[in-house]
Amino acid sequence: MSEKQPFELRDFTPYLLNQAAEATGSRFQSIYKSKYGMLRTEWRVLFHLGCYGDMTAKDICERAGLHKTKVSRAVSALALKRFLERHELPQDRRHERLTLTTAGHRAFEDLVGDAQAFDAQLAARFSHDELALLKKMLVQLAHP
Amino acid sequence: MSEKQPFELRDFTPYLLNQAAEATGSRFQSIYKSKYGMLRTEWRVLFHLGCYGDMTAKDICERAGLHKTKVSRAVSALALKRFLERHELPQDRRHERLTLTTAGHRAFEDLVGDAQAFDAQLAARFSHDELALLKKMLVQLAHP
DNA sequence: ACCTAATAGTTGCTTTTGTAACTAACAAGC
DNA sequence: GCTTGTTAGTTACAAAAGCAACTATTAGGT
Repeated sequence: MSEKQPFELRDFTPYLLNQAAEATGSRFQSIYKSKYGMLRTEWRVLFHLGCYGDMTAKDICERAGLHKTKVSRAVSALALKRFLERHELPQDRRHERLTLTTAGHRAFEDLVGDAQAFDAQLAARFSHDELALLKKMLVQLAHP
Repeated sequence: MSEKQPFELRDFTPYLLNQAAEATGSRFQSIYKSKYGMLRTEWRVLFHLGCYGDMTAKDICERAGLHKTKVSRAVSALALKRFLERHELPQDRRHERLTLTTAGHRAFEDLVGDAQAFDAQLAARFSHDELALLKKMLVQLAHP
């Protein structure tokens, strides 16, 4: 008869990924949360606009793999904080171009500094090659 | 004057970790959700008890890094499904030992099979050495 | 014995997320 | 022009997570 393989939870890839993502994510979240009262999705929207320039909510959904309601609410929250403005496109008034305000850019630039410092701190734990491989593998795992 | 470093969101470790964890986690979640209507925390509690034997809710909190309210509700849900039983310890009636029922064990064994298949599918994308390094790094990153 | 502190776990309330239905704007066929 | 279908984004309601206050029980000091 077939003997069952023992299962070790601490060796299960999705579990390890979740633990690592949760630990680093929540640690970094405390920075932008305390500074700007931002939620994780708000941070992502801010960084998408800051890194890649103006785009629509739909674009952010696709790039970040977020649901449109989540983005919609994050955009509203950021607009309330006066970090971005919405401009209906004349050629198709269903779309709206999202643009960071000056204050939004300032917040972005400030948080870029924090992000780089945070990432450097994580990177310091590993060699350059190890880190490159980790990132390559994470990108791979993010795909279905 | 100092020029700002460009920042690439797709190269930010916590972001990559989150994307990878989210993708694999939600794909795996659909298995135990459809089979047993379990939430992620319930799955974790079930697997902690299945893998490591009886323990208290507190033990699970510490091992899994979960808040006690989350565990408390997951335990209640699993008890409702008759997957576990609670037994007050006579020597200290504040603690309760959590034990899987026969049905709980069956569900666990069933899901262990799914977990192993799922993990094998993920592992197939990489070499043995790569995977070992990934896991080592994830464990590292899970620590503060 | 009695008072205070600590601990395991639960409950209530608020915030956040998820899902589905909705609105408004456009497009294509007839 | 008028249906029918599609798309961007919002809203409403339900599920889940987070946080703080609570109960019950034990431990320790006096």
